[in-house]
Amino acid sequence: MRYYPNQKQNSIRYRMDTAPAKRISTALDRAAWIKAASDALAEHGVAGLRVETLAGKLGVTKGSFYWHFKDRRDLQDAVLARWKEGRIGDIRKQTAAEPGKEIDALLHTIGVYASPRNRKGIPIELAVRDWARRDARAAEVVAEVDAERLACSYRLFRACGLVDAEARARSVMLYAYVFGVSLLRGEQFAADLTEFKHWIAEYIVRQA
Amino acid sequence: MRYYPNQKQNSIRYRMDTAPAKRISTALDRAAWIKAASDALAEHGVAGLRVETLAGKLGVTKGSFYWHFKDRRDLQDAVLARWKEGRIGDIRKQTAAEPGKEIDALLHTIGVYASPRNRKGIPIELAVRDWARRDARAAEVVAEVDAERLACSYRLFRACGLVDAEARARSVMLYAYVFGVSLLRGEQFAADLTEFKHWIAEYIVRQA
DNA sequence: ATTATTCCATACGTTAGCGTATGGAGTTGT
DNA sequence: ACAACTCCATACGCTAACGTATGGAATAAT
Repeated sequence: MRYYPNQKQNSIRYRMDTAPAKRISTALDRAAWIKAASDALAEHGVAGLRVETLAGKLGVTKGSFYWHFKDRRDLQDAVLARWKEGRIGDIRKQTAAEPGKEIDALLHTIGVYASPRNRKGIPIELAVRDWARRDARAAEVVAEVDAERLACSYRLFRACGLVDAEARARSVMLYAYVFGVSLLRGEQFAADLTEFKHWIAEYIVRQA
Repeated sequence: MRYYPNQKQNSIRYRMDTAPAKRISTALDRAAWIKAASDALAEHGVAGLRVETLAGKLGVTKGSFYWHFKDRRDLQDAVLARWKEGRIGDIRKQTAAEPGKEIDALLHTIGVYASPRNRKGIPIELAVRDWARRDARAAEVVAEVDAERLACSYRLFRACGLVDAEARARSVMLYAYVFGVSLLRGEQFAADLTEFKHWIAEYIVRQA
């Protein structure tokens, strides 16, 4: 008679008032696996979400994984959920513009994806979108994130005085450009590409 | 003493004047494998380039594959070469505009990637670019194709009277949009997305 | 102290896939 | 007719990876 709970891991495993420090510092939890998986996703794409590979990177074996997760799909869904929450949280922050500063917020939104601070954001963004082309749940998550992003930039464009159709079109163009530019590999063009980015951002956002 | 030529398949295997019809119709050649691989690449990404899977789809076994190709990498390189030649050929055709019709050529270029005729073009485009993020040779091919594309659209923009910097920036924006929009999955936005496409195309191409 | 629980290691069985070795049927050259 | 060649089938060894079963050490509960 052994126990394979394998779920309910979200509930508290250690009493708050007890605080067994050592156990917490050494033992892995779902969050650690999910973070490692997210990194692997960014680096190697969806093919990098391998149980035993991740286990090796975390210094443990499969035994740990199958304690925290039902199966590989369980991890994948968790990675998607984490990504979705993170993105939607970021969107809300970025587009929380005070009245009159909507253009700055839009420019900042474009700039965020070009900044080196987001060096891990773009790879995982591309990996998830490639994943979404063959996985229904990934596609659903991407759709929700895109809907939120487009809705937020739409609001900003409307606040700038654009009519409905143009605000929608510019929102699509904004995000299409942001992710599309990270797909290009034109060497001599890309060399001085940063030189254009500001110009393009202004071009997308500026008033007609 | 057996023969494993494994190469020189590009030379003529059957005398032209002999024409053994049956043999030609049944036997596979490199081109058939490369085409099947390209389809698999478009549908399942780089992970779809599996020797035995392709063999099954072609109704043969691995034995055929390893007769025509040295190894899997050989096939991958051939797929990349085929894709590169096809793309560069298309670019040259699309951008061969008669003087005064450069804007139409640019609009047509944008339209090509949105047309349902290109229903297989975009998936393979995205698959190759995702591939290029982890494979040096794929990255090189994409870089060459992008360089050609950007150079051609740059020429058209210059012919429209734009100065160097703006012609470069618009070229980047054009292709970033074209490929980026196929990455988005905003449902309610995408529903009437076709409505915007013409507007956006005009917006990217129109004179300042 | 004993028991229960948590977390992970180890060992299996299984499958998909790569590359090799070799045989063999059909075709072509002489 | 015979040999040579083309193209593919079959069988093999090997690796990576999934998921399961079970043992076991460390910790917590009683």
